[in-house]
Amino acid sequence: MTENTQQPATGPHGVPTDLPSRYTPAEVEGKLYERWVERGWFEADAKSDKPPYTIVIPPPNVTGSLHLGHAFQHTLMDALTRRKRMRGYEALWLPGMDHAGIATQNKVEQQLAEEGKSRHDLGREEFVERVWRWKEEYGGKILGQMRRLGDGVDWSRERFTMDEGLSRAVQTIFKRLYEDDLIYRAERIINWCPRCLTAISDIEVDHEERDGELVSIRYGEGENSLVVATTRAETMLGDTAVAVHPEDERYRHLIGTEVRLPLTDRGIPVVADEHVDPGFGTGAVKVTPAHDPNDFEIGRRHDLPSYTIMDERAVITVPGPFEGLDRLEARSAVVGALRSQGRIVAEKRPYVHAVGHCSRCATIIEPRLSLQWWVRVEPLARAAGDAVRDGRVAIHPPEMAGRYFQWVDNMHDWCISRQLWWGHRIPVWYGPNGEVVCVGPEEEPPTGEGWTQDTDVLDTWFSSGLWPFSTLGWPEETADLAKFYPTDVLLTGHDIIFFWVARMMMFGLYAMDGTPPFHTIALTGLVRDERGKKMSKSFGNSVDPLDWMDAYGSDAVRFTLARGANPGVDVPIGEDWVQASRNFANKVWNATRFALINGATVEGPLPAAERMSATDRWILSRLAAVVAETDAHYDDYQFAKLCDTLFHFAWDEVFDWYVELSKTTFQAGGEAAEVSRRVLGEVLDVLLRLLHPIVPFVTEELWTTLTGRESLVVADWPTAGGFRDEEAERELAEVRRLVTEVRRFRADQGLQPGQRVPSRLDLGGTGLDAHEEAVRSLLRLQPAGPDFIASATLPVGGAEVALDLSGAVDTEAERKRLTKDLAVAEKELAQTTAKLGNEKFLAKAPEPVKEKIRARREAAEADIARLTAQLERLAG
RNA sequence: GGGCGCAUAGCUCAGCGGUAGAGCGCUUCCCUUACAAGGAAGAUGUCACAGGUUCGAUCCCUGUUGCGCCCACCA
Repeated sequence: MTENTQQPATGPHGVPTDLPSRYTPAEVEGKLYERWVERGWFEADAKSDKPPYTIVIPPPNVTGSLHLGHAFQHTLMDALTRRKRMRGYEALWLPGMDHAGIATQNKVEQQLAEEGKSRHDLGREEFVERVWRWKEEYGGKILGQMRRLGDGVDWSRERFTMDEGLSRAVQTIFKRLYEDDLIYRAERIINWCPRCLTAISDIEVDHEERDGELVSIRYGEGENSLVVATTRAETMLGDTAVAVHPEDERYRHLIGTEVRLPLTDRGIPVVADEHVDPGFGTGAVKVTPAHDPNDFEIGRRHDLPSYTIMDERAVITVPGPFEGLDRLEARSAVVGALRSQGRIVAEKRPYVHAVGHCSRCATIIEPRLSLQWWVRVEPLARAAGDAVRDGRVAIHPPEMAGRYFQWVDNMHDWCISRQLWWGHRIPVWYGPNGEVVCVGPEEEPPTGEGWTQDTDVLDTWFSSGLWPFSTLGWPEETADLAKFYPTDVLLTGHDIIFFWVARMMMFGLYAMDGTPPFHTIALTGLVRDERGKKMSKSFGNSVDPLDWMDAYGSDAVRFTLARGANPGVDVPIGEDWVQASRNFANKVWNATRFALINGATVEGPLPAAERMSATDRWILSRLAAVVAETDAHYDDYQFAKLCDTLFHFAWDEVFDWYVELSKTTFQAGGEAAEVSRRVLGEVLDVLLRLLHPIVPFVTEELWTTLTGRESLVVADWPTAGGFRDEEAERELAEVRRLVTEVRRFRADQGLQPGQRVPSRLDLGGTGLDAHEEAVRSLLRLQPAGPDFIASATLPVGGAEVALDLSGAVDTEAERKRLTKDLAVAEKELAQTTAKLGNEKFLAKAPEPVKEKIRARREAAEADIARLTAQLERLAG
């Protein structure tokens, strides 16, 4: 409470209206959120008759806490579901978290490392136990952050990807895919991380341009020699061939012969393969089938043997001088040895080429021959692509669809097995005689001597891909699944289109008989700092949303994020932005406070149009337009625009003009005041409803006070198409113009804004007589006394304002202003006249455009006449 | 090597065929009885460059330059 609090103590409903003059988020947010949850308003009812509206949350990783990017997406999803709930939908926003296999395991391993231990010291079971404890701790933090943000999620349906139910879903679909021959086990070259000690999929590899060294090595002797180039010289220890193009004249004589592999005593064949580009390098390629995906394919085509030359940690295992060396040490050692034998014919360094790194730990990937489980992607990805192509699923913004197609149309088979402990264990058992049995969730695994379960776990994205239906109870035919699948909108960052979105599409279409998991994919940008830089912990510019929520309130953070949300575009955000939003919340607070003090009400029907002033009709007309605009922006996922619309309507029109104009009315009292009280109540009622999905806390607090009703969460969304009155809109535009022009004159004359000035106000011919009191009040114009002497007279439209400035007219300032305005008007006249004199323009321009130009010319002519007259008066 | 996007006020971004917009910042004045987290007034842009289409281009087309981003098994 502050001392400038106003009476009366109670408003129209006996509700206290002595709101403090500042909005203090901390005093209302926690209390309101708890109430919303207690009342169960976020809990969806699968048995409801209402149409469903479903969004599943992109489950955050349990590895940490929510960052601004999460807060951003959560705000948008919350706004969508809150609005739909208000519109009468059975709205479900389903929360949960992802176990994030490799990421979480790495975190816990780091923790162990600080204790000087490794996971192997604990053993698998104890280690997994430890990860669960980690999940409890960090998961709890995330849930707390979501509550602070005001996320209206259905906590009764909270899910975790390692829940029993979700694990059953994983097993079920694994078995189904296996039986459909869409999951298979095969030995292939995979991306191996020598630090994480697991295979990873193609998208988990980041390619970075790095400086390397390209060395050219002579294989074989004399006439029978050729030169190959490589950046990974150590792999030559595993070479089993040299390949050349079959048409390449230079090497035709060598095809089918053997060359001696340096540093070893092996002879390797020269094979002909179409894959080799004769124009690149020397046109001859060394072939290492066990350590390079291309070479593996060549090896397959030519039935070449594969020699694995490194262990899991990328240490050379080939007996000899290089044994025991790390791959990078081996690289220079091999090059050194070759050089001393005179076999290096050329070296190029630095040689810039793309090197794959583990996206989790940045270690350089080592391609490695390995037996893994795979998803046969082609049929699934084709279906996923078709669903978007034929319009069953829309991508917002549409430009992003290109990226989606680029991926689903070119996807390679997906390596899904991981040599980790944290995750869904592969439901396959191996028998003593090489039997392989895939075990479904309701089945008993085979028992008996020699049977063992596969020790690997599944890629974490395997279970996330099931999220839209596994969370609703699939494979059981639950009421939730029937009611809430398919979901409506999938809202997420464009950075996980491949990781997650495409996988959900593939699995959703497959598991749910061709029904895509959502009809709209709304892609957001990434949150960046105020200078457009990526936020990252290592860069020191990342922000904990809690800090800003503490300082400015959740609504301020939410409004800032939503206001920056242009579809698919990155969102820069700085603390200044949040302050501005905080100021907006405070402004809304104080406007409502003003309304309460003046007895604004929402009771009873709106007064008939005849009883309302033009000012009342104007604001209601604008309100109706804003409702329609807001709906349109929501339907198009244009959050930035809808925030902007509401911000400017509220501040520029309602607060700066309607409220200011109504002060005179309230002061005068009587029926007009009675009518305006109802209108002001209506405007705020609707405005608060419109703002609620974005800024739920402050609007809830104000609306319940204003209306005496229970909650905005379950209130109705305003319906568009109400009151429109263009005549009133024009009239008020005139009033605003009049006031603004006189204010400008006052400011030019150096008058203080509050200074009262004796004046004569002649509104004759403007039709604005009804606004005289309001205009006088806004302009601080005192009625002219008997000794009134006009020291300045200015015409505005059809009105004339004469002011007594006690003789102290600054004619120089006035002359400057008028001259400048005159120049502008003359330029305008010249432009429009030129246009209207252009025959081609007259012939081709559409009528509304011509009409506009004519109007502009008329306005310019009028301005010139007026300004010229004023200047003359000034001179004379 | 492919694909995509962006260049608009000091900063971050909207606009996208008919007089250049917002927020923040900036200047001047004001604690006017909702709000100084506020009010009033104001300044600021060859809309990257060069061509083209058009009666008219910041907006469409082509090219140039400069930045991003995504994808990629060319040794």
